[in-house]
Amino acid sequence: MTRGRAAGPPLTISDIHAVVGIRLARHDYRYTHSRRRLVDVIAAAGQPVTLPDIVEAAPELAQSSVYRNLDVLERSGVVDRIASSGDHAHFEFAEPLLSHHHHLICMDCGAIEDVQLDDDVEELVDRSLAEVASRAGFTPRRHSLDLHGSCADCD
Amino acid sequence: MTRGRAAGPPLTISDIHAVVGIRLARHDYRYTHSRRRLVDVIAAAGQPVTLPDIVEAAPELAQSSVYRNLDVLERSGVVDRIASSGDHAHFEFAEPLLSHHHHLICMDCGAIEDVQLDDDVEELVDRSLAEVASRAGFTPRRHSLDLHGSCADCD
DNA sequence: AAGTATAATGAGAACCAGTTTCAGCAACAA
DNA sequence: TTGTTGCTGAAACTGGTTCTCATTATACTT
Repeated sequence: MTRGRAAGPPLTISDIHAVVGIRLARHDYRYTHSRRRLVDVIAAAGQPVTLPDIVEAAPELAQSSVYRNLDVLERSGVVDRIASSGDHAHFEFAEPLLSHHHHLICMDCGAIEDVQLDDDVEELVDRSLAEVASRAGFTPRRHSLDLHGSCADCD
Repeated sequence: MTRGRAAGPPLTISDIHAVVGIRLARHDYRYTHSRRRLVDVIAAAGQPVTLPDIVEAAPELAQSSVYRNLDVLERSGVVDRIASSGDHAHFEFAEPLLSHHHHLICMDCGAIEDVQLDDDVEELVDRSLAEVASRAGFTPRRHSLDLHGSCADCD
């Protein structure tokens, strides 16, 4: 389990397209127009998005294609699906397109916001989890640390 | 966000029924036969369970009633619903029926195992999250810290 | 540039976990 | 017991997500 890319200037949309293109190619997927459009929408949002968010921002994208391409992007390590108890799944860029972070999940409206923790906290958590995992014969891939509660709007 | 009940002798099934009865009463719910049966099944499992797990262990329980009663138990603070990327939601006792813990989630077979971290890690995480939350105007209720990877069986 | 193979698209149908309905039943109070 | 209210269960429904398949785009070959 590695830390996300170091904090620094955010990636430009061109950087993102370059990285996505490489990752798709590595999995023998093509970087088509509609996949580029989808990546544009996710990048523009800057926060985890749901399917309705995406088709609202880009109505020319067919719902079935969006779902299929989110799946392709997930398999290629470009996006992560955030498990939520809400109605719609949320999607955002995976590391290292986005630096390592966690989520504030509103239990009332379902909104999800990204937050970052100090590096020393992350390191301690990683070490603790690695220890517990090895004791259980579990091979760790990534951790998720989410805070559930009420967002500023719903409180 | 408080630490779960202190580590110690596990609660007996009678203890559990007593606590559940009180919590249901507090919310004007009755502790019926089928709710007791459901609690028995969750207690016997000792791990987070899905709806198929429950009806397999207790086929006399109707699926609709199980879902309805899991909802009642969740509203009463007796069980937590664990959001997973898998097909079925997982349910387990909430704190303090179960001491504070986290999850090893297998990305291959969907199994979920409970693990505990050292208290100093928990405290640091709580403090970090509280700080980040207050900065965002977010009111925290609980945190979830899960490790995603491959379990011993799938690896 | 034309031809060919293969992958991607989109509209709609299908799927299925979870929820709702509603008529009958169980739990508690007087 | 009688009445009131909540609970149950079988089946129908809902809606987010996935699948189907005929058509179209992409990339490779000659």
